[in-house]
Amino acid sequence: MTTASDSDHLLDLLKASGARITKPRRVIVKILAEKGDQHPDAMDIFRRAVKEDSRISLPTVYRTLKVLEEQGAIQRHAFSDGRSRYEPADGEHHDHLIDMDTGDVIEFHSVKIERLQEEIARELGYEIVHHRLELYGRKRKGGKRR
Amino acid sequence: MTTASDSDHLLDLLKASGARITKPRRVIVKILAEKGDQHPDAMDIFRRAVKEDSRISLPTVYRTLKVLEEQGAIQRHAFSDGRSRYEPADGEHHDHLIDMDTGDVIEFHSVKIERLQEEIARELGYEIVHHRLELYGRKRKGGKRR
DNA sequence: ATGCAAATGCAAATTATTTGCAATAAGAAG
DNA sequence: CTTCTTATTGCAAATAATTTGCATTTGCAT
Repeated sequence: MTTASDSDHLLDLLKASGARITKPRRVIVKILAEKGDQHPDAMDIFRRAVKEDSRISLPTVYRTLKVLEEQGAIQRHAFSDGRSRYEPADGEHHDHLIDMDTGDVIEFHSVKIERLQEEIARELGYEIVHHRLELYGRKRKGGKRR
Repeated sequence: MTTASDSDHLLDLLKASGARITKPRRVIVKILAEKGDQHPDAMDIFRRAVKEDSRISLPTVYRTLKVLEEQGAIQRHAFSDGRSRYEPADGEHHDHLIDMDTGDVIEFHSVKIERLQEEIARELGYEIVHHRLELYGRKRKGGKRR
């Protein structure tokens, strides 16, 4: 229950928004649903998409990503490396730990931190709509190389 | 003890790194040290700089910002709006709460959250080098409109 | 005052992403 | 299954933010 179903779910969301299910979209959505190389950027997706259907264009990738994002089907992240990275929105929120050496992105979630955030915002007179927490670090002693 | 001294401090950091104190740098650093419109982006700085010395160029602004950042004299932030925003590094770290309606940036700092972050990273086998925490929210009930 | 490397300004190059537009294809209707 | 309408696509060109090549200028150690 990975590729097929996740992919279908994204397609359903697309369809629900009145969008047409085109071949390029099918390919892009399939790539997004794939496990493995998580958090790909537009170019990553484009490169993989071209392998499946050589006539897919970069603009279409961007346009599809935008539609999916508007539908809340995927999340766009702007880490401090310029381009945007995407990932299917699993519903449950999580934050990221970025490995500064390898670029790997590890997901985590902490209710405690979340609570503290709410508290801080409240003290400042605000209500949090969403947040972004990214930890940038390196593997600890004893195997840090590369 | 605002403009003058802060500006001088940034200049000192520059000088310490072996950089030359040029007129453009003096102007840019002065702008960065100014209180008021905090977190300006490169273009903001450029526009203000031109008023003081009409021959300053945008590339110089970018180059100076880069040097200052490498020296740890300023912090570059990439909020989810595309361009980078800068602010002098006060030494003490803080996070941001962005007002989604006005775009205002409020600074805060929580040792508790910081601790939890370290803890989480440690559990994942990492050591945090730096982090980014941004809360996006709106003013609470009773005056929230725009 | 002098000389040279560092820094500047300008124009052009990059990178990531978006847009105009004519051609194509999804999918509702018959 | 054919037809029709319109969303979607691909391509090229446009943007926006930031960077770079290079000849010229300028800080500053001597």
